[in-house]
Amino acid sequence: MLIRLDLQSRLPIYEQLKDKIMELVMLEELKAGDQLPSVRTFARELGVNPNTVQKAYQDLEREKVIYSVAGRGSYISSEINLSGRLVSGHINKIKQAVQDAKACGIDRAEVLAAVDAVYHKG
Amino acid sequence: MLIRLDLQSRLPIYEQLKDKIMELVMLEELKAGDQLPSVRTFARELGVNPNTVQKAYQDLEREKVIYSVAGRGSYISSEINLSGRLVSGHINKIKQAVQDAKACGIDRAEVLAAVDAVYHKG
DNA sequence: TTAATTGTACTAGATATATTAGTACAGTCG
DNA sequence: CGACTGTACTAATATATCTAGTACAATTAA
Repeated sequence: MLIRLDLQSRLPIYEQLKDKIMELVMLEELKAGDQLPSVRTFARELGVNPNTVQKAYQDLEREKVIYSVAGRGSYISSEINLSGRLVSGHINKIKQAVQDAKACGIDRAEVLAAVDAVYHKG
Repeated sequence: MLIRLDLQSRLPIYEQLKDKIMELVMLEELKAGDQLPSVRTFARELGVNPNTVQKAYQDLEREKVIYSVAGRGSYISSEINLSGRLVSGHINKIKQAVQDAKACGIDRAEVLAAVDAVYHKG
């Protein structure tokens, strides 16, 4: 799994890891039933402590994104609608950012230009 | 000054304070030459430590948003184009959020709908 | 001049969170 | 059995944030 973490970020590593996994699920690079690396393997791969990976897995399991079986491993969950929740999360972040911008007097056109800049080039 | 801080936020208090002041400048509720509350007064008003306000003021001065004179007080700077920088800051935040959303497969239409939701209602 | 206020610069301690390190135990599988 | 898995701990460390307190020079007004 090709995942890059920013160890300097204000966002905790386990949060970044959660986000990355969620993203891979959304992109269908990880599908229901797919096995995730073991906490120890993944930690070695990422250069962090196993506990950090474990924390990410624990959170994701509580959020029903993955499920874990002792002795077997951790797998992408199939039951729930992941995309719905993830989409709304991202949409909410966008709304918050737009809200702040609007509060500062930035007009709609400028925001739309920014959106298109992302969708056309980046 | 009516400023509300979220003491539980992951964002440091001094960062929140900086953002709020920047916002007031943008909205022209604070104009060039206006005096800010003293670090001690402001701290009392906000219910935080004077050092926290000082840190915000220090940062803002380094960023040329305000200037301070020992014995007199702190004032909104007039020299530079504040709006330009602030706008680009907000636009960048929006771009980042949109970038993440796009990476998760959220399409342009959905993002535009979110933007309009803010500009029409909120 | 004097007193009060201002910004500034420190040090020290408290607190919270994230991360690392290490151990231990039980379940699974070949 | 042996090697792997997840899980659950405890402890230590690092870092950032915030608080608390002191001190000093500049400014202003009485």
